[in-house]
Amino acid sequence: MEQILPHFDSVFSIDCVLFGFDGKELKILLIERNEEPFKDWWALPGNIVGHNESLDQSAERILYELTGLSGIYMEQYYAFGDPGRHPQGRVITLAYYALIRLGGEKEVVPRSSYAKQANWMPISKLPKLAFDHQKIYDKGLEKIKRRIKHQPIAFELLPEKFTLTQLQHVYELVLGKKLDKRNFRKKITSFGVLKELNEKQKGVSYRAATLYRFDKRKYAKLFGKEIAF
Amino acid sequence: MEQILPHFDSVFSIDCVLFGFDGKELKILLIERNEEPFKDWWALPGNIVGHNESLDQSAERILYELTGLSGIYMEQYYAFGDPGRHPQGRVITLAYYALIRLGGEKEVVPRSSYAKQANWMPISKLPKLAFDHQKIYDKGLEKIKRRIKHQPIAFELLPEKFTLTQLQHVYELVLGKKLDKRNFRKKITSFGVLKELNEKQKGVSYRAATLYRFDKRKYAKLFGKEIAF
DNA sequence: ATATAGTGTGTAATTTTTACACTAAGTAAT
DNA sequence: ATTACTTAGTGTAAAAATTACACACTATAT
Repeated sequence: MEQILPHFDSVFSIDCVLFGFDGKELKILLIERNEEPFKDWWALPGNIVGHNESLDQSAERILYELTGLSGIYMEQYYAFGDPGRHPQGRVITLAYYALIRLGGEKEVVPRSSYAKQANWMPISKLPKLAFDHQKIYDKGLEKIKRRIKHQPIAFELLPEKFTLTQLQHVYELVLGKKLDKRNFRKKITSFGVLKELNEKQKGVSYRAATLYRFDKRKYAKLFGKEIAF
Repeated sequence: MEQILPHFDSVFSIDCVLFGFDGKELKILLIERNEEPFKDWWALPGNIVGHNESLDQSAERILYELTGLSGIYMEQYYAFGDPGRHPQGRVITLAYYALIRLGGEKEVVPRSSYAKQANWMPISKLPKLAFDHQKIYDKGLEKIKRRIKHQPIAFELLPEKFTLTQLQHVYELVLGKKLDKRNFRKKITSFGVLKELNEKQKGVSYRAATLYRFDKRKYAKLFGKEIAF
C-alpha cells in the first residue's frame, strides 16, 4: 500500500451485496476499483454515509447511484469494523443486501466515480475481493439462505409474473440443493401468497406454464406467522 | 436540551441490551444517567468504540466494565443511526445483546462514570428510556425471541446446572406463551444437547428434580443442522 | 401420618413431510 | 398430419413430527 494516502480518523460506510438473478445463475455486482488502495481489484460497491442521511436512506441512495434502481427490498445485516480492515484509517462498514432481477427491458446501469467498470459476476466464480469483502459477501449469502426460508424474498429475484418452475429454481440456487417438484408446489401454494394468473408463459418452445404473481396483500395478513420453508 | 454542550461530528458507539434472569422474571440492565442530555433518564448501558478495538472486543470490554462479567455469549444485532437520534451530533450505535443469569454467588456489579445508578428492571415494567433506546430494546427482544427457537441461547440465562422445569420456564418467558410439559421435555431432550447429571436439586421443599447441563460438545457436532423449537 | 407441591412419564389422533412416476400440452421439424 | 421433443402439471401412501391430555410418585414440612 502507498504511504502518501490521506488518513481519515473514523468513517462510516455502507457496502452492498447485490444479488442478481438472470434466470439462470445467481450473481453479485462487483466494481473494479480505479483508486488506491486495492487499485485494479474487484470490490463490493459501497460508499460513505452522508451526514444527514438515515442508514436506510443512505443504502437506498447508494443502490440507486450504483444501479439506477429504487424501491428494492434491502436489509442491513451486519457491521464490520476490524481496526485493520481499511489501510487508510478506521472505517466501520454496514453491510446491506438487496435482491434484484437482471435482464429484461431496463438494464441495470452502474456508474461510480472510483470504478473502472462494474460487472455482474456469477457467485460460482468470484475473483479475489478487496478489503474484507469476501467475508462480507460470505456472511451475506449465509443471511439470505437463512432468510429465504422464512420470508418472501425469492420474488425479488424474479419478474413480476413468473412460473412455479422459475420460483423453484431460485430456491434451489440459493439453498444449494435440489427440491422435489411436487412437494415444492404443494408447500409454496399452501402459504396462500401466490396469485394464479389467467396467463401463460410466452415464447417458449414447449408447453407454456401458468404465470403467478406474489400477492403482497395476502402476505401482509400472514405477518407475524412464520413461513417456514 | 442544552446548547452549551460539546458537538461531535461522527461517533461510533455500542449499546447493550443485557437480558438477565433471576429464576422468576426476565430483566434488563438499565442505568440512570447523570449527565446531559437525558439527565436523570434511564438508558441502556453503552459506550464509545475505542480506536483500536474490534467491534466484538469493544462490546466485550463494555459488558465487562458495566457488569464485571466476561465470556458471555453476545451478539451484534443491528445498527441504529438516524441523524437525529443524539442531540449532540451524529452517533451511530451498534446494538449487542447478551444473556446473563442473575443472583447466586457472584452478583453482577455495574459501574459507570456517567450513571447515578444501575438497576435490573423487569421487562414487564420498563420506564421511559433515553434516546431511541426503546426502539433498540424492542428490536433486541424480537431478536432473541427468534433466536431462542433455533439456537441454544436459553442456557445462558440459567446456572450451569439446571432442571428441565427451569429451562421450560425460560422458554415460556421469552416466547411469551405456555408450553406443554411433556411435549417440551420430549423435544428438548431429543436434540441431544442436554446431559443428565447424577444430581438432584437441593433446598426445595418438595421432590427434588434431576439436574441437567448443556453439552457444548454435542451441540458443536449438530452445528449446521438447525434446531427448531 | 398426612397434607402439599412439583416431578416425571405414555399414548392415540392429527398434521406434516417425504418419496416417487406418469400423462398432458404445446412447439418444431419433417 | 405425424412425430419427436420438452416441460407442465398432478396424487397417494408411508413415515415422521406434533399435539392434546391425566395421574401416580417422591420428598419435605407439619
